[in-house]
Amino acid sequence: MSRVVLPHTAIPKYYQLATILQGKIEAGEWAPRSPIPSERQLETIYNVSRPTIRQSIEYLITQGLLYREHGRGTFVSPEKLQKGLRELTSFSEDLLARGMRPGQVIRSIERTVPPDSVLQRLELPPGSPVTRIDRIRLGDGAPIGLQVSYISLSPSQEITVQDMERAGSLYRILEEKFNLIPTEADETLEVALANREEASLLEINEGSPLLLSERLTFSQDRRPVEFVRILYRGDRYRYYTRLKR
Amino acid sequence: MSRVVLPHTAIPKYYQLATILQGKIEAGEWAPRSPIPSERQLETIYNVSRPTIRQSIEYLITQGLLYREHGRGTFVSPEKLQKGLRELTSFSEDLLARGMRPGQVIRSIERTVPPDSVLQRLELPPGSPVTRIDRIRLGDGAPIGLQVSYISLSPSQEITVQDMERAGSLYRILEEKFNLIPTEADETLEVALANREEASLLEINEGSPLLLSERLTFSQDRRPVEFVRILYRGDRYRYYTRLKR
DNA sequence: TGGACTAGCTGGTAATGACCACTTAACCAC
DNA sequence: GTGGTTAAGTGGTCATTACCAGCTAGTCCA
Repeated sequence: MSRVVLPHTAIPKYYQLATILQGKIEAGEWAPRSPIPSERQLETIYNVSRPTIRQSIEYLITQGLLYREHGRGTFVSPEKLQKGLRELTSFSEDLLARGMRPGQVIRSIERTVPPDSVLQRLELPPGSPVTRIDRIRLGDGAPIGLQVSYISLSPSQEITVQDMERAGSLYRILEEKFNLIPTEADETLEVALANREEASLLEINEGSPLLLSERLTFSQDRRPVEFVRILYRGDRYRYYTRLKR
Repeated sequence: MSRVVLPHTAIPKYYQLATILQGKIEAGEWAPRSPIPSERQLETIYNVSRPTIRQSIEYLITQGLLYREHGRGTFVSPEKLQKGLRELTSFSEDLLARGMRPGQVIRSIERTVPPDSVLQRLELPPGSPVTRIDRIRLGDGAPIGLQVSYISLSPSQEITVQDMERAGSLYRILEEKFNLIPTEADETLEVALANREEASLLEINEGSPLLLSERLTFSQDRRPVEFVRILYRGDRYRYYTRLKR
């Protein structure tokens, strides 16, 4: 006989504990900047070993919920810092987090050979076709950005408008359909001025200032999967990030 | 007798091991995307226990040098991703990392009461004086940004032009003189247009596009210590960041 | 009164042992 | 050949035990 499968049914203890602690923090049971019980206390309270406790705490520290001071204790982060690092998110998640209603107009989905500069970034040989998605992004119904994505897929891997409408997010399609999980990305930001076409699509004047974002996204095996260029309306978009060291 | 002091003389094993591994990676001994020895192998090679091995590897993963795949192994990151997360750095460090020669013109250092919006961000009561430093930032000798810092210091804590010239970096002064270690920051970026004064100082035309960065920096105990506003010349500055999830 | 010491907290590092979950490739039966 | 099984490798989780290092408050002595 082989082993019973039951994958994922057993949630790791450290994760369960982290969830409990997170609950107490978010419920306000432990005030910001106040210490949580010491690791030895948590050991007896929850009847788990100290390494497990520490693993939970380290997880919550990376999430930005806690911080440690050697010799003093472990403390709850002030609320402003509890949002965690700037995370790799899709446009939809990003906008939702800002309290805006995301939307999009898909202008085209096609197989095409992109400029060489894009192929180099995607580490593909010259002449390779990729999937190109051209969209207008909406915030609360009004244009907020122009987005062009180049996705490194084989000819047999196809994305349809139906996929996009069903999943709602490109990243969900990549994960569920192709097992490509975006885990890391390089992003640059600079200012640009709207040309006539961009101005028209964004419903602003020609020459208006824009925020230009270029992002190269890597999957779980650290291969580039997507290069995306977004032109944001300067008057409707601010970029937010959290830095740590 | 009390204990012999010798603090810091013993570098942790996991850190020593991490340094060794990092050396091998940077020397090209292990190629990008190729697996490093398994944790059990490293255990015998270096004669340290597996938890310590894992701690070393986890450290190098946060640094962006390695990544793991469950059931397959631990791999060297492709070179492009080895630079690690966007880190909380001073302007000087930032520019050096870009291969430019940083410089500055200190326009003023003074004790003053800043606008209420700044005091709120610094979590100080209305009317509180703070230290304000107004600088022109130079890249390779030419203006690249206008920077105004508001630093939350008590009246007895003074920063002088001499301090600035000696230490070279505000963050070094905060660390060495006041034991305030910047560990985390919130930053927003948006576009702006140069007014007459800004244009003159940056040696550009009025109305030229600028990148506006506003940053609130927190010290090791998660209290706000500095609010800084930087106006970058749009034609000379790109913002770079690394995202993970 | 004031400063040094110290005890008892805190988190930080480390070794040992065990078992689970995932991946791969070799194997074997069909 | 094809397809399922299996074994051996990988990282992932967890308990136990021990000691080190930084911080703080109380104590004790000058």
